[in-house]
Amino acid sequence: MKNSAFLQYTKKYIKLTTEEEAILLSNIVVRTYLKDQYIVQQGDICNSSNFIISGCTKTFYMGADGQEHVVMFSIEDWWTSDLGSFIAQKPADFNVQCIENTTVVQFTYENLEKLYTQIPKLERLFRKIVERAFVASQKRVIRNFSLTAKERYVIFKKTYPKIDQRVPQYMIASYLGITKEFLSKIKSQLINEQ
Amino acid sequence: MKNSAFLQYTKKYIKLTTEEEAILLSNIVVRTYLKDQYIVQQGDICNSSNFIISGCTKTFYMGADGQEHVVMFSIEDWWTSDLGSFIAQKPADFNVQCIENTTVVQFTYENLEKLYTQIPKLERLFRKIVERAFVASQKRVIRNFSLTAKERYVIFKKTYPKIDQRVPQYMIASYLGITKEFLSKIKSQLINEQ
DNA sequence: TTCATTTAATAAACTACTTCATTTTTTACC
DNA sequence: GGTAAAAAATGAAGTAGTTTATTAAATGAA
Repeated sequence: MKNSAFLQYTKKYIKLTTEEEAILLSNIVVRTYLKDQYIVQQGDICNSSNFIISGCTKTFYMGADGQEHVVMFSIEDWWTSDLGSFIAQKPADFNVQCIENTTVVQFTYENLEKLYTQIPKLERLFRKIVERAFVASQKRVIRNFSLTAKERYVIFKKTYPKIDQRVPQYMIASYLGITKEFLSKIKSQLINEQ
Repeated sequence: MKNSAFLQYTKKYIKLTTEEEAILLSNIVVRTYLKDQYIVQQGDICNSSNFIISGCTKTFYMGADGQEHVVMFSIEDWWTSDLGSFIAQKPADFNVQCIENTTVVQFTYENLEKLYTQIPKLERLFRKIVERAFVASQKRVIRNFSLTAKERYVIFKKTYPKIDQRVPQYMIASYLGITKEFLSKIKSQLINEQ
């Protein structure tokens, strides 16, 4: 069952009765996107919150200058969406694009609102998930200010070794907030230091 | 009643019965800190989530190099805490210090956990609050990457005019991720452009 | 009002990172 | 397995932002 990874994940935060679990499952959809397909497109209203079963996505913002700025990567057991667009039902600032074929458990806005009233425990689940995401984002702001690009890359590699291996280097450069050329230079420096 | 600003704030997100309101009020404390006092100190376990009634705080991280990095400012109707420390009850990464005499409505960790079970609606309140905070933080990451320091300062001034007026310039420079000297240069550029 | 302390302004020398142009390596597909 | 296309490496010249040092202005306490 493709759902099982998701149910197991929820159990880390809340306990559901068999009945609640059934309601939950009847309000989600498992969907597979192909590599390069978009789950969310800048300008559209983001209608889904997505839990990744398998695959990998990048969330990025297309700047006025035509440059892609990667906000985050998401892999198995992570969430992806444009939360700002989703909660306010306003046009999305970000794109979410699949870097690999990607299977997700999908909540629509309507279903999730309905679920919050039917299973109030879900409020807790999502509160905790977003709390963690916020803490991670705040720490990233600090890292970007207080560390050099090289230090940030070393931390990135250590923290997300799986992503470092799966994602093209130019996207990692964008995530780190530097050019692909400079990341290339950093890598050669790191090799020479060994 | 000093609480009233807080109760009014909650009404934007959830409706409470008179009874629930009473329970809520009996589990919070109104406390005043003097200018320069700390609400949270790096290394301590952060035991409070604070809603600001009046005053102004800065949240900052003291880098290994001894440099202060301002993560955020908080004024009336905003929240402040080290959320990562608070939710995990681990030592804080950040300091929260008052820039002015500051009065807060304070939730301790224990009281808030208790309140979540007594008034499940509060899960929704805090879910929504954190959702917004996360969205704001993510947008900040993007702004830091895709805009120049000058553009960031102009946006800051427009978005938070009250803070720009109340907070010393060197702290704003730190918030923007630049040196105070460079912010000074930016300001004189902006003046000359008029 | 005065003096001490903090904050802001200015300017020259420096560096982390960018831009642009070219070459090499890897990936993908008929 | 060969070839086109995408990704990565390399290097030289340029720039946004830093560092260091000095001066000026604002704040605050006695």
